[in-house]
Amino acid sequence: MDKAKRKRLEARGWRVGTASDFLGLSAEEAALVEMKVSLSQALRARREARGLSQVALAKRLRSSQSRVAKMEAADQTVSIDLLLRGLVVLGATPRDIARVLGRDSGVAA
Amino acid sequence: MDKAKRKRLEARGWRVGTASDFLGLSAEEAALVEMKVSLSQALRARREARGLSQVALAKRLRSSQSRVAKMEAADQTVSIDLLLRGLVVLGATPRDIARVLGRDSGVAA
DNA sequence: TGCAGATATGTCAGAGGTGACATATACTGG
DNA sequence: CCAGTATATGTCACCTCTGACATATCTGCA
Repeated sequence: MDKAKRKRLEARGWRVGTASDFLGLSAEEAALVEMKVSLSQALRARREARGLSQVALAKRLRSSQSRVAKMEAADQTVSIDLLLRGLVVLGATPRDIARVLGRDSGVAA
Repeated sequence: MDKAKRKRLEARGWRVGTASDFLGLSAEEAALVEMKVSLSQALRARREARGLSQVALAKRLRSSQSRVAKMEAADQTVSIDLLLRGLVVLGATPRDIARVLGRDSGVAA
């Protein structure tokens, strides 16, 4: 990782470091991050499947393009609540969301 | 509903009224409320299954008994994020949570 | 009855998430 | 090349959620 990127990440509250530092993530934090990543991936997939731009989705959510981008990036400043609202606006039912959470996000724990 | 209760509810942001007013709940709002109720029920079930008091759970969550009570009541002031944190602290995995969301909460939509 | 433990409800100051804006980067057709 | 469209990133004022406290209700027990 280059120094500029590392600095940006740290400025946003991420702890950046070696693999053992990452293991410092408690099991609880890891589970929450895993869910957040799964939901953000599902959001992007649903939006693209409908041929909507981030601007179009933002409009339906009464939000902004930049927030949608952060949602899909599972940004630190985005809550799981907001991701769920996004999915629901795209037509996802609670069962659809359950399916998303039941699947593996592909991100190593 | 007596007037005092109605006033308290309205002060907290609930729209109180006739059945047709309730039908004004959009499908999106309904889906989110359904998930919230499912999660709050699962939280209480898990806590009780472990023989923990609300005070004991609050301690693990670094929160307070009153907030835990509101979580289990699916109070308006409680986010889904917080419910998920509670479940995870009680040992629920993302898959456990998926199972909870996949089930019917028993609350009419 | 009175006490102790558990849960419910109301309130509020402070922490953290949100929408909006500015700006940057990337891709595409002309 | 460049204009147009889509997405990414940084920042900030505003508003919601949160923890904590006070208090109320309920149950079981001595």
